[in-house]
Amino acid sequence: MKRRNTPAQQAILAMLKSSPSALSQDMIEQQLKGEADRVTIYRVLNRFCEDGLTHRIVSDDGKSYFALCKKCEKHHHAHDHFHFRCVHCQKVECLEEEVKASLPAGYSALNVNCWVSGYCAECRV
Amino acid sequence: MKRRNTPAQQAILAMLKSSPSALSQDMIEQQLKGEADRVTIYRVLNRFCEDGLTHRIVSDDGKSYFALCKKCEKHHHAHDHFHFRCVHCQKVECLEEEVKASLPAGYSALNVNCWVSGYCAECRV
DNA sequence: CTCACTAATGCAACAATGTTGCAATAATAA
DNA sequence: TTATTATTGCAACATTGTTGCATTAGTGAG
Repeated sequence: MKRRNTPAQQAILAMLKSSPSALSQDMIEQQLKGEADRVTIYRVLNRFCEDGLTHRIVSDDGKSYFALCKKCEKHHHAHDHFHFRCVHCQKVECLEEEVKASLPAGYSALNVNCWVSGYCAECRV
Repeated sequence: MKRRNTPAQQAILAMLKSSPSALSQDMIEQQLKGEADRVTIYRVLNRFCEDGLTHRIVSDDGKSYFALCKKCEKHHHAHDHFHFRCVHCQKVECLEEEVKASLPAGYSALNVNCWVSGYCAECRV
């Protein structure tokens, strides 16, 4: 199945590229201001994940965030780093530090999803 | 506000105490088989969290899981350990290992939510 | 450039998780 | 036994996300 280059995809990709933080569907919808349907945004984001362009991180606020991670573009989809969510400004960032968890014997890991939430430097009290 | 001791709360607390893994609302509802309403289960679980009896962990399957953690009963609510979810049998476990993430300067952490999903020893292929 | 093919879109409807308002019920203390 | 009010059950709602289907519009071939 060949991909086509549509305005919605271009816009969303551009947003992800220029954003310093990971974005959720509702953030993208807000910024697009009716340029694309809610469902289209979800479908575009899922397609980006399928194609390995972005990775999805599920936050403890119940939403999925999407990011083009630098590391993921080099290696094959290595998003085993920590993520930070500011409870005040809602910013979501990929942290540098790698997650290193040791599992009990016989267990195998498919996916890692690690979050720290709190106040970022700008929002701290 | 004084708490009252109701059958629903007793049943849910007993389930959590006897369960080796963390439980979600739907798991509890299934096991209770109509003994308590869906909403009641949510309210009981939230109350347990407010009272520091349980801690809530939000999984990357989009659901909240609740556990009475041994460590949490001693210290004040230390649930900064890794959690494991088996993608096959759905079991959710608290792992021993503590999460150690270093944040950028000026950041402060309120909450940590770390998941590894994959196959547990029983379900591994 | 035109056309055919079909990926991508928009809309409506749905599913799952979770919360809130409100009247009825039932723990608890007096 | 009774009064107080925490707790419950039901209905309704909110949010996040997906699916079906008809329509639109990229894209490559001629």
